[in-house]
This record gives sequence, C-alpha cells and structure tokens, in this order.
Amino acid sequence: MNDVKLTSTLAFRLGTLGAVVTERFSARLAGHGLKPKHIGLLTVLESGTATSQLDIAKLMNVAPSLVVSLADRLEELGAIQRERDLSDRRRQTLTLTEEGRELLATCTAAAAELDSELTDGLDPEETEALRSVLRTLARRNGLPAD
Amino acid sequence: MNDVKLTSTLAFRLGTLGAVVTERFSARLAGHGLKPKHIGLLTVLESGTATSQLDIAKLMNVAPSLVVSLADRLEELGAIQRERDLSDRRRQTLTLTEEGRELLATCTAAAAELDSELTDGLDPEETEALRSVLRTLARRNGLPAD
DNA sequence: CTTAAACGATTCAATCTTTGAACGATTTGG
DNA sequence: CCAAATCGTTCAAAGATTGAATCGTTTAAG
Repeated sequence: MNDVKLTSTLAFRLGTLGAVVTERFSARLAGHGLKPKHIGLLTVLESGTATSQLDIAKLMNVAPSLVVSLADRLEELGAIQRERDLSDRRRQTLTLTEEGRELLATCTAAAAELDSELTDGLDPEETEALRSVLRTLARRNGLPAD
Repeated sequence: MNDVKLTSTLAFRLGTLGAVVTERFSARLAGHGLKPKHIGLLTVLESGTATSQLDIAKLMNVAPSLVVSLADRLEELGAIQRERDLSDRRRQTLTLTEEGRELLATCTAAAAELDSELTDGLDPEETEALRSVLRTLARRNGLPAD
C-alpha cells in the first residue's frame, strides 16, 4: 500500500507554490495596472521569439483574442508599438518601445526582489540548485529558459 | 544597469511551471469530474488540520461560499460526509469517507506519476535537492509541508 | 486574371471560476 | 433575555479567458 502524501508530491508543491508566487508578483504589478500576462507578452517581445500577434498567442498558449486586449493595454501605456506588417498587411507587428523596456526592467526588478524574499535564509548552494533544476524543468517543458 | 532576464527569475519560473503542472494535474483529474481545489479540500481533511467549512476556507485561502460548492460535489460523490456539529449546530463538520480516502489515494498516485515524468532523466541528487528545497519553501509560506 | 479558400486581427457574446453581499439559523456575552 | 457575532448557504456580480462571427488581406488554382 502506497502511503505517499499528495502534499509531498512535486506536482502539488509546484502548483501551490506557483500560485502563491504568482499572486505575490501580481500584487506588485497592480500599481502599474498590469497583470502577469502583460509582462509575459513584453517578455516574448524582448526575446524576439515572435512579433505577430498570432505567433505570440501560440507561444503564450493563449487565445489570439486575449493577445488583442493585452496589446491594447500595453499600447495604451506606450510600452509597445503596433504596426501593420508591410509585406503582409493582415499582420500586426508588435515591438517594444524604450518605455516598454523600462517597464519590463522595473517588473523584472520586482521579481528579483521577490526572489530574495523567497530564498532569504536558504543556503546559497540550495538556492543555486533550485535555480538550476527549475531552469532544466522549464527547458524540458517548452518554457522560456534563456 | 541590471540585465537579468525576467525568465531567469525564480518567481517567474515557479509561476509558469506551477501553471503548467497544475494544468497537467487538472487534466488527469478531469475523468473524475474533479478540479484541483476538490483535491485540496480532501487533503485538508486527511491532514486533520480543519474540519469546519469556515476553517477549511481560511486554510485554503478561498471564500467560504466556494467551500460550499466544493463540498457539495464531494458529498455527491460520496467522498466526504457532512454532519452538523452537535456542540455548535451552526457548524458543518466534514469527514473523509473510505471512498474519499481511496479517491485521494488515486489522485495522489496520479500526481506521483506526474512527478516521474517531470523528473525523468534528472540526476537523482538533483531531484532530491528539488524536493528538499520545495519542502522548505512550502513550509516558510504557510503551505502544507508534512 | 479571377475567384475561392485560407489567414490574421478584431469584436463580442458566452463560459468558467471565484468572490461578496444578503439571509436564516444558531450561539454568545452582557 | 436580547443584541451582536458566527457559520453556512444562496445568488448575483466580477474577472479572466475562450470561441464564433466578421472584416480586410493574401494565396493558390483554374
């Protein structure tokens, strides 16, 4: 008979911790009137992995119509620029503006600060091990992993 | 100037990985007509940390009214039993039935299977390090941590 | 060329999840 | 004994995301 607890399972812990951390990150973004997905979009643009809205939607695993509203908001803030692709006028090409870069940098700093809080008191080796394994897992699951 | 990428941040990785893993776990639960929160409730009951609906709601960081519907469904499945607390008839006391225990065991097995997939190919030491650090983080953040 | 099919973006209604406010029953403290 | 607090429940509303329909544009087949 298997007596492993659900709570000791990686799946459960990653899920709950992920939710908690996202919630906290979200709270820090609230001041800018942004949600994590907005930052996800900025990140895609910075990585240069996709520029058209449809490609971005696929990369983010999200409906194309959602990208529209995320982009609406970001454009409103001046964080991105929307331009018709001249070689295919159906496409909207999104590009980061300088303001967008700064916004992303600010939010990245907020995330880094969260990291400090999370790892405060952990052995530096532990922290590094965590970083390393998460990078591996991200890579294996098709998530951005530098 | 700080050039750390958001994607290399623990906060971001925990968030995205958590979402992916929860999604996958959710898919395996779908067959039972359950969602992760249902399992979360069963887990609380198994841990014995709380039995009244309000206490459960607090522990789960969720509105009391949500616990009502989660419990409705679980009762319908025969996984839990709802009884008025005789010493305070306002309270509903929820208890796991034998069927509930079995259901939880099945779902725990599904989570464990997910764990295998996630860690397949990782160094055993890496896996153990991950488990250990996540347990620590869970504990520090008020999450169930055995 | 012309035209039908495919495509990308957009809008909008519908869905799903969760919350908050209102209510009824019960308990508690003054 | 009564007013205030508590617990569970219902239900309407909020927030996030999707899917279907539409418009302009491109592509490919005849």
